[in-house]
Amino acid sequence: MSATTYSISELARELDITTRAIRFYEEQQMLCPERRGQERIYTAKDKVTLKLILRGKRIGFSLAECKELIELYDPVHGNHKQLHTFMAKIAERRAQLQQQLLDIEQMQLELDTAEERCLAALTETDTKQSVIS
Amino acid sequence: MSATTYSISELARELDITTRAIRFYEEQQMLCPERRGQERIYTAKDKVTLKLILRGKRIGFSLAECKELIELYDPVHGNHKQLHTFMAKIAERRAQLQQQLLDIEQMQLELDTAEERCLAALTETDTKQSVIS
DNA sequence: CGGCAAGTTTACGTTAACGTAAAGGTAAAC
DNA sequence: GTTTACCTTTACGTTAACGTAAACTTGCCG
Repeated sequence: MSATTYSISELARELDITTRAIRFYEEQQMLCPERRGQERIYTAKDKVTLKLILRGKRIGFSLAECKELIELYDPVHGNHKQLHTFMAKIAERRAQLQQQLLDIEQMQLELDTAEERCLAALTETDTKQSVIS
Repeated sequence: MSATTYSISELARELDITTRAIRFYEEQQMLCPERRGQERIYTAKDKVTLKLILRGKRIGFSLAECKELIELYDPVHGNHKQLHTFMAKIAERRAQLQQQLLDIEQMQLELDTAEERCLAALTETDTKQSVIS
């Protein structure tokens, strides 16, 4: 089981982030890759961690929150209380997403009518021009 | 039709933002309230504008984007091209929201199983204790 | 041996969206 | 008349999440 490893730039390419970002996450204690001399060697587990970070970010979590999330997956630190507080955070995000959906729907309704008025104004202009020409 | 007006702090209270934020939006040319001497006097239209800003922010737009959005509602600046480009932005947000929903669902699945494992570990402990006591 | 590609550390720069403090004007209330 | 409550402007401070640049090492290719 010769564990597959990655260099920092391999990971960066694959996950479509910069090496700077990866090093930054390490600075924030979210990663702790092995070293071969100076060089960082990443394992599949590190990759999973990075994916967790990226997904957390997509959802709208801060890096600090992503870090909490990662610790949940760490058997050493993952305790029951943390689990519940984090599920509360997720519920909060879901509610926020729900509100965002409503906001977007509302906005689309308004933009639809705005578009209609624009089109109406345009066709009116077109008609005038066709009358003139 | 004695138009109802608002002071800055009235608006702030009502919309649950700070007066600093309102003045900031004005600095960014998103508002231009009338004045009575030094004092800012806000109209219902200003309030609508502020609500647009807040909704835009909830959706995840930057203030710059919110400003574009507001200009769409301004008959002077609202042109057809802007309308379409902005509807594209909204579509983009919808796609992003969709991805966020997927991410959250995925995360909940994982947290659910994590919770199960936690609970299992806990009840196992409880059983041991009950055996001891 | 020269040079390039990829890695490293250190450290200052950047952007958005306000927060916060200083310093002061105005008007009603006590 | 002075305290209280709002209002004003000006301006520097803050936070997150990296970007960017400098200066250096290491390994391999030709």
